[in-house]
Amino acid sequence: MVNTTTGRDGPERVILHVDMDAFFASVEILDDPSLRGRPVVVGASGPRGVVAAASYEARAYGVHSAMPGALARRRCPQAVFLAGRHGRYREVSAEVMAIFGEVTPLVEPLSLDEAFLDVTGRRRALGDGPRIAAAIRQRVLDEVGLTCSIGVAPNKFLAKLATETAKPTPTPTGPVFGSGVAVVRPGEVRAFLDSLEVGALWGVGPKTREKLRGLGITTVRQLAGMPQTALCSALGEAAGRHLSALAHGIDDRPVIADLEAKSISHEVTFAVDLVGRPAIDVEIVRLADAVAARLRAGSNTGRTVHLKVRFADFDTITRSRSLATPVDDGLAIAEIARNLMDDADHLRGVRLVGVGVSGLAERAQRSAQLSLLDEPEPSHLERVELNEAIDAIRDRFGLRSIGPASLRSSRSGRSFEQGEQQWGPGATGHGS
DNA sequence: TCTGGGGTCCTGACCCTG
DNA sequence: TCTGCAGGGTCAGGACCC
Repeated sequence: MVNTTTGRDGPERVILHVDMDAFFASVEILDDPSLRGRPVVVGASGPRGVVAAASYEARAYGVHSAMPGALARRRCPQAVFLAGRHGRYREVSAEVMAIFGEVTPLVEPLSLDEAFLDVTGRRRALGDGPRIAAAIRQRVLDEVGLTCSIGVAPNKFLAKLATETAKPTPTPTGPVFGSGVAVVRPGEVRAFLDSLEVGALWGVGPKTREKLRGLGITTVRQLAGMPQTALCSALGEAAGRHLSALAHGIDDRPVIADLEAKSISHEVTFAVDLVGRPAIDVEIVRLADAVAARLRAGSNTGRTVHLKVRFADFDTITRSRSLATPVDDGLAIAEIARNLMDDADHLRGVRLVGVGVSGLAERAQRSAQLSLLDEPEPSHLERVELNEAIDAIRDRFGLRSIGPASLRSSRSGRSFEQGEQQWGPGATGHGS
């Protein structure tokens, strides 16, 4: 039985999923009109870069996000390749999100270029879902100068799927737009889902698709006919229940504004594999410093430190350690990450290093923090004061104005300078 | 083709505790 | 005191998403 309502007894919800069209590439074209009509690829810089976003002109040549840069250049050598300006994308994203916020307070950003909006309570004032969607689309075009696609449905999952059908069609001469708004009405859910392959479902990637194929399931229609117990035994309890619900169009997740992050991490892939601890340790200090700065900027601390290492053969390991006392200090995080690195065989050549923290909690006021220590050690007090000073200097003079002394003379195979990675601190998501 | 960066969630193994 | 068991926390890794 199909249940497309949200709350088991609640009214029919109206959820919008808004997705900017080829966001990063579109921002570049907006700022440089000479790029209009040309294939534009953002990202794919450096020997190991991948595509972050491609304009519809580039997509017509088979270029898409996450594609290795070398392949993108082969497929579309005439494309304009740009490194990307994440700060600018954040600015434009803020303008777009502000428009959403004027429509409804229930806005849940998924990334810089995507968000869910719950407009259930706005229908009396603004009209039905499709009308609200069309109005948002027009405002984004008029006020920001960019196009977006919008899915309208009774829940998040269906709205997101609907957006895909609203997307422009890529051609060598540019995107061919439809209405830009696709609607899945409650009575149309079954027919809509039956037309899809299982890979369209949220949570079905290559591995799960392969497992399902082993069960003889390639379409959502077939999935819906499969008993949930059989799915659970094949895919695990959580995934089985999740996919069974989605196959029936059921998704009760609410739209949540102000979702809090659960972890903060930074990682870097080196242009040339690193060999030897000194070079690796320098990168760990750099990454830990960036993570700590973001923790403090958000008045957070973290209780578990994570280290990620990818070796030359692409084998990837993760190590973590939970602490009795949460940290927000770069040197402390670096020390733990370096200890975790002791386990790893760095002589294999290291392609990527990542440092992160999870178990985030709001940092207590400094006075309260210090009062917890019976007799705070001088070195601890000095570190707290030092971090405050560093943050103040960076606020005023920029990220690279000050940093750990061990980074001053470092020269490694890093792809990017700190703070100018393609997708620097705070970055999430791709252009679509 | 040769695979980025920043996240979330889930599972299973292992250990500790009551 | 010993044993078995259940539950919870930690850790490592897989899969997935944008």
